[in-house]
Amino acid sequence: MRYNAYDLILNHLIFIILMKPDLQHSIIIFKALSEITRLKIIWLLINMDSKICVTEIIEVLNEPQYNVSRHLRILSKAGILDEVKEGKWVYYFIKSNDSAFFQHIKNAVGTISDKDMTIEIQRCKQRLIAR
Amino acid sequence: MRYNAYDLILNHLIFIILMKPDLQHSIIIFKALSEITRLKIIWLLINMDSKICVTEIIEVLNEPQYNVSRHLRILSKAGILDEVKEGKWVYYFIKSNDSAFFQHIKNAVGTISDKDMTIEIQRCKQRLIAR
DNA sequence: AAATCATATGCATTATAACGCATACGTAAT
DNA sequence: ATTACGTATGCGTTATAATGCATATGATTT
Repeated sequence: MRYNAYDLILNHLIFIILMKPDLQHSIIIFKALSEITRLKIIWLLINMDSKICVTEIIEVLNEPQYNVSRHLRILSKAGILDEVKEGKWVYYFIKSNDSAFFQHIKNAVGTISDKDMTIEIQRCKQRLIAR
Repeated sequence: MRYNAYDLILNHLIFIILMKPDLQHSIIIFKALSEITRLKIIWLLINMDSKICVTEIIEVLNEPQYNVSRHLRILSKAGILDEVKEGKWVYYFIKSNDSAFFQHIKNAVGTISDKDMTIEIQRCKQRLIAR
């Protein structure tokens, strides 16, 4: 069977509508976002650069390496982040996820104020220039 | 009605807070939603009836009274729910909140599947008829 | 091959959250 | 005034999550 453009778009829309997370998965996502370091990481990925590696987060957030690493793992396991290895660096980025649930969550995080992030923003800018 | 300087500053602060939550407040909301009983309560308020009292939730969720009461308190303190006393009943409902953040969160919760709520939906329907 | 850098993880400790029970408080009915 | 009903909360216990440290793994450089 062949699909035309209309079918493909329709199927995609149906897919988005049908992708309804269950309660347990929603809880995992809410829990992942309810910790300051993890929420700051997501904030940075949404507002500063779409792809950050562990060392950069350590510097920007001034958090111990093992904590950053573990928080990234939690975000990955929750399906929020994805990772890609480049040489000795591991870059993390927000996983592309078409579900309506995830879109709304991303929108929500996008509205969070930057008032508690001034130092982090500054450090992040410097770090990005130094790349 | 006339406003004095204090009111104006207060309103402005409330406006800012409402429009752009800071990280801490966002975390409180995410944390409030990352527990099964609390998320079920919100789910019911969004999908079944906009106003539910404690006894009804106890029956529908089959949870002990003291737990329901405490979870409702947490949701209230997070600014998600508001309450109104009617006789000996206390009704809880989703607080009207114009912030973009909260709108997105409500939209997200609205997309959560009902597949883990079949028994609760049934019990809730019966309860609502019996009102 | 050894040293260095980036990242991950096991284990013990500490902090936070949820639960169960008992009980208190407020309102309405008798 | 007493009883019954609906709701809230203090306190101790249990469960879950976050942290710190040490160390392991994997890749790059020398």
